[in-house]
Amino acid sequence: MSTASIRRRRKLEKENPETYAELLAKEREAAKKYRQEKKRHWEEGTHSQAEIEEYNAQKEKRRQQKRDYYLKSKARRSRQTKNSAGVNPHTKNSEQAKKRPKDMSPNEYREYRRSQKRAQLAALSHQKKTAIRLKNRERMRKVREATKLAKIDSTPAEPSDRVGRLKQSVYNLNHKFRAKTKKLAMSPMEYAQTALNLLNPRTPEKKQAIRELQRKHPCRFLFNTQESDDLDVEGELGIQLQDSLLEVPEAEEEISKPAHNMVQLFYIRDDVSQKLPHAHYSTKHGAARVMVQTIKSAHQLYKKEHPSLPVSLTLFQTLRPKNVRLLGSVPIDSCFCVCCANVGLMINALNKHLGSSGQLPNETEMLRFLTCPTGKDWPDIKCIDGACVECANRMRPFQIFCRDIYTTQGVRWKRWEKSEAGKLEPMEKEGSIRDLLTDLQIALEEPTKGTSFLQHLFTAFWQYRQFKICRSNPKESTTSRSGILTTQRHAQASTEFPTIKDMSTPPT
DNA sequence: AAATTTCTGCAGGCGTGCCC
DNA sequence: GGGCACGCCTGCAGAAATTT
Repeated sequence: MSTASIRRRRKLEKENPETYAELLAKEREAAKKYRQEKKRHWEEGTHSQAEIEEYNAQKEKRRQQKRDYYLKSKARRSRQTKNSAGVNPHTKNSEQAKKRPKDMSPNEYREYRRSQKRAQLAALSHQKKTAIRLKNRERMRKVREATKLAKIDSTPAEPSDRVGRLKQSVYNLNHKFRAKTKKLAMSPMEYAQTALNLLNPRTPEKKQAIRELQRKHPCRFLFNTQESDDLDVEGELGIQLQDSLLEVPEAEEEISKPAHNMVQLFYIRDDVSQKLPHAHYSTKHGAARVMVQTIKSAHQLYKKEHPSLPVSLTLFQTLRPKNVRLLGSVPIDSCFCVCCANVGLMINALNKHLGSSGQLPNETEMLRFLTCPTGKDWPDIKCIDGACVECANRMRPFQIFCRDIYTTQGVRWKRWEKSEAGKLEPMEKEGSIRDLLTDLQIALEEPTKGTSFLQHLFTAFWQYRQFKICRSNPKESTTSRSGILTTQRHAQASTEFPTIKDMSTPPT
């Protein structure tokens, strides 16, 4: 069927493609404007019950159309699949396909999905399977990147820090995009299409993110935003970006997805994850942390605490910040026993009050901090045992550090203790610096399973050192792992740690 | 066993092209 | 120019498969 209008258009398209393109662009713009106006009108105005019903009916109609289209295209796909896979159409599956999944019983649905998945997978070429896998992986990665970027934007930070992280994130996005397109060997047209798709704001999250980037980009006036009038063009075109321009006003920091932000904040709670003491595990995403419970139990706790902001397990695990490691990913040189955790928590509390007057080292450094200097990597065994008169008073270095804040009140700290139910839980404490130091002294000196904190640290240090030696000699260790390890242990123990046999207490 | 990946179904948003 | 239908892209939930 061909009307005069269509004929005119086809003629124009053929004879004058440029004018036709202009016409399409104009139509596109007008249609967009019309939709926006219609949407705005609906949102702003008040409506009678009849109008609302009509509106909802239209929406429902549209939904139905989509559903029909979906089923139509699915049928088309499945026909192709059956043909290519050589499946007989008069099978149980085809009988089942007539029934809508939502009308199926749970068992039928399970069986239906299984067969569908099998048929579809069987029909796909190897290349197609790989492409789909990569596509999905890329999709999920983008979701995570966008979530992370939104998080970075909404987290208050020092101006210079903020600029640095933002620039880094934008750089990462650009860099990764470039790498992908190169790998996919795109044609110029495909490249352009992909690049434009990135600026195609289909979801509120994307709209928000693009708005943010447009506002901060040095060439943002090219995006034709309403805010371009307020911009300092010289600053934009200049090499230097001013921090103040990159600052987001508080009102615009509004969190588009409260649940997502809540989940990310939940992950970095002390009872969900603990901060790793080693700076070398930190990444651009922040200081490394390790979860102290499984994703599943954390998700259950989250659901219990935030019933108004529900999040599925899938999304919950997707939202895990990159700097939060899983429970099973504790680095080999880290210890998360209660003993170390408590000392670490109290040192952190002290450091908050010490401020710029000098910071205490983290708990893994306590071995050297609390013992006499030896000029080697390890302290003298007398100092570990407390037999050295010079360093027998473990609290002396702390008292020197804290002499100016000794009487400070209202200090808060946490420590892991057994609750009434017998479960280890982080307990909040409050008092003066003096109280905190008393608590710290108990943590340092009170033996846990017969081992003081320093003895425990020393054992961990020794074991990690042995592990490093084994790792650096893989060939030897494969030939006679146990024999060599024993020899090394004896040799080193006799030369370096004469009284190491006294330290035979197993680590906690 | 837990964590992670892969997949499907579904719905919303939007661009596009056609018709009146 | 306004209205409409189609089709694509995307996000999300949930289940199953796979990996750790």
